[in-house]
Order: sequence, then structure tokens, then C-alpha cells
Amino acid sequence: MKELAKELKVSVSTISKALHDSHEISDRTKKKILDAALRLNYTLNPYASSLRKKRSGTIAVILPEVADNFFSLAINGIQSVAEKKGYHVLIYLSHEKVINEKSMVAECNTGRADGILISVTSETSDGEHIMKLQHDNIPVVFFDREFEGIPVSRVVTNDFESGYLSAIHLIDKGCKNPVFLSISSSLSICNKRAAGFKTALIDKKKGHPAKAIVECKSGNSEMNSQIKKLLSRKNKPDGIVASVERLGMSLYLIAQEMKISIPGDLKIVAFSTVETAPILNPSLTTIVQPAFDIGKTAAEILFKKIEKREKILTEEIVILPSTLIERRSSQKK
Amino acid sequence: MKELAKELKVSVSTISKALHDSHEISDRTKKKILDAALRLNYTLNPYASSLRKKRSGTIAVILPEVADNFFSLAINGIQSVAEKKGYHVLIYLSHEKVINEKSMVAECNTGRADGILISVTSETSDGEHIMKLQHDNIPVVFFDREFEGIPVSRVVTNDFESGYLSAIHLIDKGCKNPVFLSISSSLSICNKRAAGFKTALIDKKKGHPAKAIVECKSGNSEMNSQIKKLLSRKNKPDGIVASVERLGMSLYLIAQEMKISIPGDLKIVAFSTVETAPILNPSLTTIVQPAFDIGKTAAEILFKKIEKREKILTEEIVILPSTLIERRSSQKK
DNA sequence: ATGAAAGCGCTAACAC
DNA sequence: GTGTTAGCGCTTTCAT
Repeated sequence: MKELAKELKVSVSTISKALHDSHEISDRTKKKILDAALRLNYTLNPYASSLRKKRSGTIAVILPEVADNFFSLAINGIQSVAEKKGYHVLIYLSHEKVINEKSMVAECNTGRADGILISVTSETSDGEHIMKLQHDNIPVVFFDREFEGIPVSRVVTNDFESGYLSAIHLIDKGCKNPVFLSISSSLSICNKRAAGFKTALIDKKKGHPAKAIVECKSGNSEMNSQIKKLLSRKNKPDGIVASVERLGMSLYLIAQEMKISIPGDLKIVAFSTVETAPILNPSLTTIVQPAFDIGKTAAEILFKKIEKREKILTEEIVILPSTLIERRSSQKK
Repeated sequence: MKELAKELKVSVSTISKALHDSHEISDRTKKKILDAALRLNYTLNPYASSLRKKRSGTIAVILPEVADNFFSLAINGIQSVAEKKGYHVLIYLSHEKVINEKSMVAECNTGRADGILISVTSETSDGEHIMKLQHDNIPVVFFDREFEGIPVSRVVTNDFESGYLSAIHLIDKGCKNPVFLSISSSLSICNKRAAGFKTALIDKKKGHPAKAIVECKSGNSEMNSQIKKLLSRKNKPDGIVASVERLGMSLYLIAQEMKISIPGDLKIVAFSTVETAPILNPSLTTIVQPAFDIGKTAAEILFKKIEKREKILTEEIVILPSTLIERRSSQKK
């Protein structure tokens, strides 16, 4: 910048202003400076700007996993609005470990990001680290996987209703003993789905509400053996709702292996955005979350918070509904 | 930092050194400083450090799309090594538009990132923007989708051989008229796969090598109609290799719609890492790229370049082989 | 409309 | 082992 200034015989402040298209600078000077910058291949140093302005122009996204269609789509939504705002996006993958999540949150609490979007791990059992962020005045918005009981804005789907609906669907299709496969009893979205499911059984007086929620630790080998046990016990279910995509996939593989016929012996509904649902064998009935819009909306709320930098900790809650798409895996005989 | 210094009655440089665990500082002082930092909730400002050190501690990844299993897995690989190195990862999605790619590359050429990993769009037809990065002395490594003809390190899979193998596989399974569905004639990985395919037909004197490569523009509606046309023309193929995941999925959906029996009337092999391959209807024969390792290796090479900051523009090329996994979609009658 | 100068928070060279 | 100081590249206030 100094070089540029010398070259053009103007001051650095003039350059800075010109590069920011300030109205204080004449068009002629602006053009001269812009041209010279281009010619000399000069660009502002973003970190010097950040340091001076105390804004990084960056947001961080902390999420469990990117190799999951839901999260990929959500990132697309987030990125679409960040791009429009001229912001950069840092991605952190917690891999479902709360210890990673905490250190990542701490990393973001150094001024590195102007705001954080977060989808918590299935282990996350307290919200202190997240509250600390807010306390230090850096805006946070949950997308999809919220942590309940703390005043943080969030964009989620209608988990309870979807859980309810999934049970009704299985009952309608003739299931006598439907079961909800939960991935974690500390993950609130999962619990809400489970609660909706259970409530439906009670309302309709079907199945065994008290025994209808089966928890299945993630981590593949253990998960698989738990599913196998479930599918071979005496009062085995004739209908299963998979609370997350991964469980649905495992269920299919295991059913195939155990030669259990879907939907004949077992009907399946999965919470999932997986694109291959219509071409699976059999095609899979899914409850599809509006992943892109969840990400997009969460980012929009975050930017609203970033832009009005007052300390208004309003807790905005947006609920975007999921859609049940019926396919062969839950077909009535 | 100044506050901390005042509080503890030491100098700022002592603090800086202590926080970086310098051997110049006594353990007692270090502990005192670390404790106080924790107590006062103090952390280094990363942008001030970046400014001073002329290193950002950040790498950028530019890729077409994250909602694609291959890229998701590659990101996991990249992130795993970035994390180990204590680096942060900026993600940019070009959405297959070269114009986006160019502006993203330019963004990265401001000192924002210490190195760039890039998988080019299917539109990218020159490497100038990328050469400019290298010229400005910021290291670049291609992962998977390289741009050929410029001296940039790259980590790719054995595309030619895999293409060759895919043709041999279809021929072995009895196909008389196998076709390779290409997504773009400017994407080098796709061309290499196609070239391998064609070479196999020539070597084995099967099919119609000159007409065996069919290009299919991406962008969904057009793509679908092109596939339909292919599947209903007079000399329609009895075997297809889908050059990328998305094409394979579309092919399945359309075949289902058109009631074409797989593998009876049409055998399919897809370049894909999709997890649902074994539970598709029918299960899908895939050529699986080592996505995680491609990302991981590319990141490792990038860090090697970042760390030895000399201007050695050695062009390192790593080829990690793909694996053909045979399933029902290509089964012999 | 332009320029001078202070300072954002840190690091590193050097002095003690 | 600890302190002093210059300066990274920029923005912004104030002066002209």
C-alpha cells in the first residue's frame, strides 16, 4: 500500500478510501488508484483490515460431520448466504465428539469469527461452552441439532410432529408393534422425534409405548449388533422408524443380510434426505428435512445478529417443517 | 495483552513468549501467565498474529460441491490433517461455475490462506488463475479434479486404468455395445476415464470405439433428456459406465421410469463412493475412489510445501488407485 | 478532496 | 530469563 502511495504520489489514506469506494474521493483519483492496484496486482491484506476493524468477515460452522447428506445440504444453504454477504466460511467437524466441539468453540472465541453456526454432537450434554460464546458477545445460532434450555436462536424442523406422523403412518400401514430407533438420548431433536412417536402410540392405543423407544449407540460395530438383537428378539418390531439417516442405512443392510423382507415382515420409515431413497431396494419412505433452508435461514439470522451489533440476545426460533414421502418400504400388504 | 502485563507486572513480550511455550521463560512464570490468561479469559488475537507473522494458519479448499459423497469424504481427509497441524479450513463452493472458481481463487490470493487445495469445475478450461497463485508463491495442490498441463502438484486416482477396467468388466459380462457416459469433455479426469474405456474397446475389438463416448451436459433437466434419448435410440447400449456419481443416480431413476431391466437389458457400472450402492435396486457395481485418502494426501503435500517455504515448485504427483466392486447391476445373465 | 498520524494486538530482534 | 521497541498493513480521526 505504501508502495502504491509512493508510485501514485498520494497518501495511504487516500488509497484506503478509494479502495473502499468512499465518497470522499474523486472519481478520477479512484479510477487511477483502482487501475494501479490491478496493474501492480495489489490487494488489501484481510488480516490487517480485520485487526483494525475488529471484524473478521468470517463465520464459523461447527457440525458433527460433512459426509452426511443433511449436513452437506445445510452447508450449501449457509454458504449461499455467506457468499451474498461477502463473508468467508470456516468449517469445523466435531465428529460427534463433544470434546472436539468444545475446543472448536474455544477456537472461535478468539475473534477469529464474527458469528457461529452450530449443530451439536450427540454427546453434548451441557451448553456452557456455547453460552460463553454468547456471553463474550459473539452471536450463535443453532441449526437442526440444538441444545435445549439455553437462550440461543435456532432453526429446526418440526421434530415432535414428524415423530408423531411417523408412528401414525406405520400404524395406518398395519403395524402392531412399531419401534423408534433413537441414536442418542441426549440429542434433543432425537428425543423430540421419539416423544412424538410415543405420544402417537398412546393416542392411538397401539403398540407398547413404554418399550417403543430403543436406543442404539452410534459407532458402527456396536450399532449393528444392537440392531441385529432388536430384529431377532421374540417380540420383534414389525415397523421401525430410524431417527437418523445412518441408522436407516444400517437397518437396510442388516435386514438384507438377515433376509428379513421389507415391507412384508418389517416396515421402515427413515428421517433422511438421502437422494437414493427412490432407488433403494425397496424404495425408502423418508421424512425429509428442509436441509438447505435450515442452513440458509440459520445463516440469515446469524447475519442479522452480526449486523446489529447491539447486545440484543433475542432468542429467535424458526421451525421449518419436514415432509413424509411415502415409498415402498412402508407399503401395506 | 497489555492488561495482562500490567496485572502481572511483566512485559508483553514475556507474555507472548509464555503463551507460545518458549524455552526462554521459566516454568514458574509460564504457569503464572497461563493461569492468569485462563482466569481473565484471555486469548491471542489470531489476526494480529497473522499480520505480524505473515502466516494465516489457514488453508482454503475450493471445490465444486459438498453435497457429493466423494467430496465430503475428501474434506474429511483434508480436515483430519489440518486439525493435526493446528490449521483452520476455509471452504469455498464453486458449484461447477468457473467464474466462481476464479473469484474464489482471487480471494485466496490476498494472504487469507497459506495454501490452497482445489478440485476444478467441469467448466475450467484454463489454468491461468491457478498459475497466478503459484506465481505469487502460495502453494496449490489439486485433489481429484486436476487441470492438466500446468506444473501443480496433484493427488488423483488411476482414471485411465479404471476406465479401461470398467470396459473390460462390461465386455466380460457379455455387453456387445458398451457406452461411456461423460459429464464434460473439458474435465480431465473424465477424459482419462473415457480414454481408458475406449482403449479397452479397441484392444478387445468390441463395441464401437468411435461412438462409445457420449457426453451428457450436467444441469438436471437437460441431462435427463439426454440420457433418455440414449436409452431409446435404435442401437441403444447394453452397458453403460457412468463417469460420475450423479450420472449413475440419474441413470437408475430413468431406467426405472422407462422400465428397463438392470442388469437384464442394461448393465451399469458407476464411478461413485455412494454408501447406498449395496442396497440399491439392484445393487450397484461401483468404481470406488479412495476419497478420504485423496483429500488427506493432498493436504499432506500442501503442508509440506507450506512448511518449507522455499520456492521449490516441485510438481509432485500421487496416484491412489480406485477399486471396482462388483454387484448385481453388472451381473451376467 | 486529500493527507498526517495514531494505533489495532501481536512478534521478534535486540538489549540487559 | 525478562524487558524494550519497532513495525506487520491497514483504518480512521482530524486537520488542511
